[in-house]
Amino acid sequence: MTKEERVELADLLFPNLEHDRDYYEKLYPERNLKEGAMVTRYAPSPTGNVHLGNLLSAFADMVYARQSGGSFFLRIEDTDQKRMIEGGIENITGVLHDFDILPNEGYSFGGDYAPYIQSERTEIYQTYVKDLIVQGYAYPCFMTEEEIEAIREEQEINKTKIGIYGVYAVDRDLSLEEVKEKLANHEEYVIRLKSPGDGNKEIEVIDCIKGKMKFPEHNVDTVLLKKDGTPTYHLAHAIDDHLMHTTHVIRGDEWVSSLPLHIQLFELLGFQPVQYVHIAPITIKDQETGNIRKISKRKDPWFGVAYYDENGIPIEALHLYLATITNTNFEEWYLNNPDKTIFDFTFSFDKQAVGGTSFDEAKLTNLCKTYFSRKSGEEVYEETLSWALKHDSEYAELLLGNKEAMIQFLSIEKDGPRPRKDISKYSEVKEEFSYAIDSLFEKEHYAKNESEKEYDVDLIFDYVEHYLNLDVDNETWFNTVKEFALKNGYAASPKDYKNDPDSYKGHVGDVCEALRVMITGRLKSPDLFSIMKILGKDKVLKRIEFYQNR
RNA sequence: GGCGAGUUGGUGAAGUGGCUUAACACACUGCCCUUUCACGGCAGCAUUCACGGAUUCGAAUUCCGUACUCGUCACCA
Repeated sequence: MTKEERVELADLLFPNLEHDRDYYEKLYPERNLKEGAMVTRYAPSPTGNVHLGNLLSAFADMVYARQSGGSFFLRIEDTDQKRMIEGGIENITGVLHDFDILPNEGYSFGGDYAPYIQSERTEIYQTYVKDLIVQGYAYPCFMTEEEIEAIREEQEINKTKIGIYGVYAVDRDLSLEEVKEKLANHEEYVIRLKSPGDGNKEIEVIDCIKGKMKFPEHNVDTVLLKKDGTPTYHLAHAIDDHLMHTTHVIRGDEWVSSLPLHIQLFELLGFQPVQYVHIAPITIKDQETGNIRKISKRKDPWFGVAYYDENGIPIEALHLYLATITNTNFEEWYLNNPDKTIFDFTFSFDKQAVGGTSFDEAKLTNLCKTYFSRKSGEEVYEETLSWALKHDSEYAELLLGNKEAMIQFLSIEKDGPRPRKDISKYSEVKEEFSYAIDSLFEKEHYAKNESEKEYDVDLIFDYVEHYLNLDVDNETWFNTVKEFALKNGYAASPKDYKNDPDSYKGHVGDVCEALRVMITGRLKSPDLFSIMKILGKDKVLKRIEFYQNR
């Protein structure tokens, strides 16, 4: 086809386009950002639930843009209307809010490069495709699905490269007359790239994480515009990221194999290339096979984003975990800088794992425990309350009704430099502090009693009634317990007992154990004296009665 | 099958030719502290970096081959 014929063809195919390329180039001018500022984007398609992998890449988008003084925007890739799910878009923005991974620009966030949703950009894509046709880099292809299928089967048998290229691209060199004829017959068509690539030549690609990679040049006539006139991912990516002036395309590494295509598209469209950052997927080692396998929603509940909310995993702790898998040196840095936040850390692409990153649940749990240990009792109370309000209204009410005492319980042994680490999730507070709220405690009625032993109720009752003084300090109190223990035939210290077990019934620890079980219903608890202080003598006595009548 | 990538302990991993008798963290085990638990302290936990070969005075680190794992090869993203 001559240039004139291509122009005619382009007009025939796209007669109603309002603008030309230049219009859009001017509409979306270069961003005015300082040197080194990164523009990143999270570009999900509303075809399913958001998972941890999505969150990880959005997190990376956010931190890189933020630390470099750039911009992080949200773009909705809804070009496949068939696969759209209801509420998919709201789900995406909702998750971003819930997890505090907020773009500063984009769909529902506003910005100068709108619309940030691909279904409203069809004209833009078509404008650029029209230009590609004029230049001889794209053409209408009338092949049917059956024809394409047949070619693929043949290619599979012959073990040649699969796809529409070279001799298989039968509509590549149709004459203008032939195209007109097919159009007149109302044959359906797609627009394909007329790839100028040579499969025998190599191109070198640099990825910010993976480094240099070599590929054969792209030479497949990939579909650019689908039958319905909407773009494929590849075309939309090139045009949008060019027009929106993305500097770094951060995405999952399932995309690396289409890199040669994307680079070719940028070239053909005359766009400045972008930097690619392919992040390794989150993987899981299967317990049974030992193989790395795909993450499955059923086997790996933590992969779904709802898991974190339902279990009450603090967002900040999750961020910490995402940061540790984003940069391998983050963990150590944070250990040495416990008072800093993720935004004080300088993330870099070369500290990002090249291979897959396994999800380490124990590590997340540990991060959570540290998180809770650093929060004051009051903070833990407030956060647990807002979690409970959403997930356990019954407990929320109890928390509301026992605010003061609850905060006191949650504050036990929090003061020192080495605070307790006993909670890892909001959902654990109820169980872990079941002794803190009377009605909860009474309801369970020692159901959770971990001890098989029978304790001497009379002994403990005697102690509480006649010796317990809650107005002293911890040390003084403990000395009186020792005295009491000794008076009743128990060693004042475990060491004394160890040295001479025959002269004693037990040691002071056994007395405490009995007291602890009667008061808290469990063998382990935070500092006993603090608990009793908060409860007050009356309640302590009541619990002993409870124990007796249990 | 083609193309691309990965392979270091129970786990996440550091490591870019000598400072590595392989960091750090989590987990686990033991001891200490101790009224329980948690915290904290100390100690233990890969003679070895998938396997084979090559380069080198020297290799987890470079090169080649093999195996395995992952990704991709749609009018899905």
